[in-house]
Amino acid sequence: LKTPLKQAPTSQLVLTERQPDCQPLTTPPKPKETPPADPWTPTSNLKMLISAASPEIRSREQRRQLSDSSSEVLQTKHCLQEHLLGDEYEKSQPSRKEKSLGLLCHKFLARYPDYPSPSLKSYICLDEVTEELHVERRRIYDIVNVLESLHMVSRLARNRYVWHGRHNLPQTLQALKRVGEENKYIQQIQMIKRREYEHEFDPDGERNEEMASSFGSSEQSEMSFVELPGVEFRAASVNGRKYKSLRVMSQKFVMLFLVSTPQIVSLEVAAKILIGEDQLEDLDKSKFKTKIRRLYDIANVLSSLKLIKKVHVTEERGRKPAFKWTGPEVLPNTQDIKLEATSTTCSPPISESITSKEQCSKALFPSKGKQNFTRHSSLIKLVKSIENDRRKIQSAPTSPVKISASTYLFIIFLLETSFSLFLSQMTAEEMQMKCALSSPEAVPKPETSQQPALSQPLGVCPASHSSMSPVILPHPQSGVSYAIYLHPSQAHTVTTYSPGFMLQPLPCANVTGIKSSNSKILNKITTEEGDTQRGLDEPTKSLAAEERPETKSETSSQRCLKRSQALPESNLIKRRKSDEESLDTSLTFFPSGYLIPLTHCTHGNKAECSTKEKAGVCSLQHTAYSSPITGVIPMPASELKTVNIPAFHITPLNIMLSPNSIAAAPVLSNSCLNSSSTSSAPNPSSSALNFMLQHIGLIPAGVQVPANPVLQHVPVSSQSENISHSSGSTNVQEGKDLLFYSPINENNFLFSLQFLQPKEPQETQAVTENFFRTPGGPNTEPALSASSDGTQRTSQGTLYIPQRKLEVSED
DNA sequence: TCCTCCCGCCAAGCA
DNA sequence: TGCTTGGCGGGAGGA
Repeated sequence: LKTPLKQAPTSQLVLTERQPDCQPLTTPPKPKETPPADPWTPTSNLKMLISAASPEIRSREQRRQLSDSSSEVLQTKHCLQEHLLGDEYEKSQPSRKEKSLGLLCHKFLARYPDYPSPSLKSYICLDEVTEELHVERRRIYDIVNVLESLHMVSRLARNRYVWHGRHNLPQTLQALKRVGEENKYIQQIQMIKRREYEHEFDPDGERNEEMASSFGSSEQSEMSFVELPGVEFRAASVNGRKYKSLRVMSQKFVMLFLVSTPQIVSLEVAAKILIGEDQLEDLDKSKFKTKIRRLYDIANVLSSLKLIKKVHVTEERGRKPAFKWTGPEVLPNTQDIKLEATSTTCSPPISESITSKEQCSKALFPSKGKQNFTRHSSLIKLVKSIENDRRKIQSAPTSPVKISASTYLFIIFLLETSFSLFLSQMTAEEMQMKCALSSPEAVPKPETSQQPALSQPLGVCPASHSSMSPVILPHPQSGVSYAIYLHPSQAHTVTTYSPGFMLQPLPCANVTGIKSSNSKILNKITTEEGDTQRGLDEPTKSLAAEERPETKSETSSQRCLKRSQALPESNLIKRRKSDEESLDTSLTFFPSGYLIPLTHCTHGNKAECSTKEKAGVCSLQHTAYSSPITGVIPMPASELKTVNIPAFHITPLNIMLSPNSIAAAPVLSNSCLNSSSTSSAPNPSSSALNFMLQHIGLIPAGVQVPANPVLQHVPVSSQSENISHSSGSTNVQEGKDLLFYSPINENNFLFSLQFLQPKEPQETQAVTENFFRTPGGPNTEPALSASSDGTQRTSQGTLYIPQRKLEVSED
């Protein structure tokens, strides 16, 4: 017996079939007709049986519509099963993976162009498709339904659909996003997450009832299919099944991504929301399972469309399947789309700005993804460094101090974000140039108008930058100072300091957080927003901070502030404990910032350190891993475990400044300089510093700013006085250790100086939080506001890293 | 063991 | 009445 040759795995074929340029692929050539069957001998019979078992043969038979022969095939199949051993027969069948809906969808999509010519309508005949793809009709419906939900196809008549491709996608996504917002999906997600969390502690609680009531109380009404003007919806069974249709489910699923930040949706949450809407009373397991099944179906199709990508969200309760939005970013208003839609210069016609960017980007950078980093050698080093550090973290034993690993991830995130921003700037520049060269009208105007601060070519430092004034933040006790490079034109803006802002304990970490307004940035972080507010009663309170000028956390922090102001220093321990309690009951967030350099003067005051080492304080500086290239200090869980510094011990001094006006670097003071200058160890932060300064255009590309005490004797300007005042009332200058820097959005970066302020053994007192901000551009709004008692809050938003550790891993 | 999702039954609805 | 469409859940492959 000859085992039939197994079909080559179709997955690879299909994947290669689907070219990146998304050109329409021709229908695969019809397989050659087989020669007439051999005489009916036992051997030939067997051969025929084997070949008949292959789907290709079967489908061919179907195409020939020989009912008699197909019955023969069935018969022969049956005979085959008898003749062949069970295993061999199974092997002759395509594997489960080869029959997956995702693969089928790939095949399906490969038949049609992404952007079909409007003049040439492509029609889809289901019979043909089922025939050519050798699948059951049922499966095609699954695909078509999802495509219909995105208005990529529309039903024309029985058995007949029209292929629209991606022309309608931007409008559809926009509409879906709007509807999703209207339906308050964010709140629902938050609510579900909160209930999940509560359920952990109250497993016997009447979750379903609560859930049902909460959904019932929301103004959510049963939602129908979101249609687009001009795209007619002609579902076969319109009324009865419409609301359960895969189409509607698919749209809702997409909405969840579009309204979420980050755009990661777990299947569980999606299923609950979808169930919650239509079948409140039947929130049982089987319904849930069914929804999950359908979501997998939808997700497979959306994945084939490259709109989502499967990830895994790891949190305390385990690993959950989730999906991440990888489709085009949906702009908040339709204006941009209309603008883009009028552009006729790109081919295929671009009706979405993101697509136009992608197109131009593709043309500019044929390589994909991170390979773009090859454009900048320092990026390679940095990425390698990140990888190394990441490996260290991953190989470190799991520590109960979860925060440290998460903090590390956060740092890595910020680092990557920073470079993404850098790349995006470069890309924007080059894209414009390239587009201008190829098609002058295609220059994305909105980009330039939106990002004036970034319009300067990177690496080319305007002459005025040479006159930037470093401002020193002295730090006598630790022997560390920080230099802040201020652009003279904007230095005056750093005058908003008020000593009253100074004393700022950290009772609630969202006080110190920053939320990036850039959802793309947030995509990179592995958090689940929403379930972060353990201490808050209402899920809406976990929304962006700007929406709630007065929150519980704020009042609590204000109370703490007053309390701390009233307390003498000897009571700091007490206060810290209360802060700790406050954190325990609410959340532990991490200081946000881009950790550039540690000050390298830990050996500058050995006596102090030896005392502190007993308390496990100083060891952070000694043992923190430092990437030789970047100066990034990852903080592995194991390390922080020994250090034993809870996150709330780190209080940042946050200074929000425009990227074109400020940079920061550590400067060693005399005492520190002496020791550090004798040290042969290279300063790991210098490359990062220079990179950053070049990055934000403060220094020309070739110029290197030494991260050494050259700047330390620069007289403190009036602005810096204000800044150094920030330590006047209390203990800013006693702190040291960390300088954080993070891009907030295109126009703002955040610098935060973090001080670990040892007051007593085992004490790391963090007391200071201060913000300064310069106008970052036309779109920036006041990011900070001072309340009457001197506390400050980020009004722009808060990026909070929840204590609950969440990781997203891609398959 | 659990995740993933194929498979096909069968009912609703249409021509 | 036959066909199309699609909701649904069992159960098996795969990790």
